[in-house]
Amino acid sequence: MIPQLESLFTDAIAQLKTNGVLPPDQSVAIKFERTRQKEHGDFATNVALTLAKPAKKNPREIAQLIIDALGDAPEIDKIELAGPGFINLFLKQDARYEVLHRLFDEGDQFGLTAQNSRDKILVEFVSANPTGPLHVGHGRGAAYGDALARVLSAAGHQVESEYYVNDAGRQMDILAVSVWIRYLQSLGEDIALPTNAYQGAYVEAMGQELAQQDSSHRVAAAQLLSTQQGLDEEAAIDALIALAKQTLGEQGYAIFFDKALNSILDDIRDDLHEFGVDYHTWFSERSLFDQGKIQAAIEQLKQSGDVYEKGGALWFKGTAYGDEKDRVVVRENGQPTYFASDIAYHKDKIDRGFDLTINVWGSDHHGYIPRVKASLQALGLDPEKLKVLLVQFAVLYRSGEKVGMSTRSGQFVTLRDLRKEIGSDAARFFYAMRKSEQHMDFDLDLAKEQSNDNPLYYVQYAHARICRLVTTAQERGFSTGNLAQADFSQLSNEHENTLLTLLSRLPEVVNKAAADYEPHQINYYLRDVATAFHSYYNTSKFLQADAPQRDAMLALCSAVRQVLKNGLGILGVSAPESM
RNA sequence: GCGCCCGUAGCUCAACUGGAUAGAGCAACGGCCUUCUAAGCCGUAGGUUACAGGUUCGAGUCCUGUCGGGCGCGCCA
Repeated sequence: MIPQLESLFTDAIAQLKTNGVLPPDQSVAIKFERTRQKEHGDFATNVALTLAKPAKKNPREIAQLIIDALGDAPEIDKIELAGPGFINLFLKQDARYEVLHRLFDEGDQFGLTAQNSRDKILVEFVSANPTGPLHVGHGRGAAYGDALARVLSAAGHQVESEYYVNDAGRQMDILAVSVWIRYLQSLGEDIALPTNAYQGAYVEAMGQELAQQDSSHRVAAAQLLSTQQGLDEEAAIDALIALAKQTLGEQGYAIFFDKALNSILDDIRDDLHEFGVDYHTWFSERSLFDQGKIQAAIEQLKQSGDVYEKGGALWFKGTAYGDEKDRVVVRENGQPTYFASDIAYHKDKIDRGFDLTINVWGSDHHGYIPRVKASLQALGLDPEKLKVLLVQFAVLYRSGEKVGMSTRSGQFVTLRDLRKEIGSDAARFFYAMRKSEQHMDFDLDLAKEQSNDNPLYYVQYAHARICRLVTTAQERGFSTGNLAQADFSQLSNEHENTLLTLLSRLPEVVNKAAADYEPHQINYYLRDVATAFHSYYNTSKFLQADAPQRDAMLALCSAVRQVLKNGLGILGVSAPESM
């Protein structure tokens, strides 16, 4: 509908330019909006208001000139000039039924087949370190990232999703050593787990399991303690790591490291799968080392003169590309930094041919954006191909008190626990309902208590109600097989028109949600549809003797059901047939 | 100290990127089930959009400042 209106108005304005009424060199963006109130018609445009200044004319006068210049449009019933210069358009009643034809025609595809640029887009999200189970903070990133990927796909892009596995680096070594200590403990060694090691019960479980399988990696506690003397906490744990690597040997160490990595990664993969999140690719950081991609990237930066040596370390000249300071890429001890991996990783993403790579990051990483973009630029890649979307932290409250979320301390609520309590659907809907950059208070008690008041159930209930309605109709012997052929002109009351308008908006809502990277717009839209339906339901008697009337109403209901189903699908939430 | 994000009803959040009278859900109050799902509907009450200026036909939205909250400023990841 909107494209037709746009060309109609473009023609009219072109005509006014030719006639010298409007300045010919003035470019105008004609924007149509859905009206908030029905007295303002179905669509409105403020184009006359924006033209007022350059044309040096009264906006109402311009609006009238445009209206007079408009050609015929079969769908438009009337056009009104309103307020300071808005042009309001009222649809003919017949035009409202078009959406029903489309819905019956397109079914599950309605709203999901926008013809956009078909950009290849990679959405990377969660990417939590595999050092422990996902907690509720990761849940927000998961729900947002996955819904975003689905929305972009619904809007017509080619989308892939990816989890970046940080399987290299010190945190993983600390984890491996934590497992080793637990292993030694369960073999009877008298040694305490350092407070800065991973404390979670899952670490203990892994240590015990390995102890039962093979006790040959036992080392006397006294030997461990002797390496710790006089060192501060962080240095002590590094000494432990060195000791473990030395005494266990490469293969022995790998037993603990791989046990930790694989079981945690399996757990995360499982967890996300049950949450409705399945990735196209799990990208290993170690693979960048193994394939020499990190060295290659650093080499390229050397060639281009964007790195230099200082204090024995290798520095990237980020300041030349807008970063606030230069950053170390290779440490004095020869180890590449995490940033070095990230340079290679982001280069690799773009090399894989994506037009756009989206990173969903926790807001605490915002300071990291300039250096990654700077590195892309230094490598001769377009930094615009990287879009970082920040998700604010969800601050957890239980019994009115903040709940910590540190993985090392083991004090956190897991995503799995949350799902158990309120269900995946409710958790996803709740998370995705918030704009990502909005701070979010997550009250666990409330989430449990209110699980029945969760807006999700309101939407799902509308869907289930319609399913039941159709079933009941069949039980009473009414045919429901040919609703697409119903006489839609039976639908004309206020409730019905409201619903028809809402249904026709789905494709626009999907497009806009995708363009804004804001899946929450779908949540609010669905709630509006459900509200309109519940209201309609309460004032209507559907299963009546008058066949044309009955069929038309059932057709509308079934169209509503389709829209709810398609919309919930974009959010990764189920549309149950009964509740 | 510098940088990024945020501040909207008692609480949790929307508001079509500058549009017309700022809207929902919880919580509160009053109604609606002999009927196709009451996990629902209808109504009442609740606001100086943190504060002060500015930009213009028009500001919750843009610019400046102040106050308040979150996060960041490692040869950690």
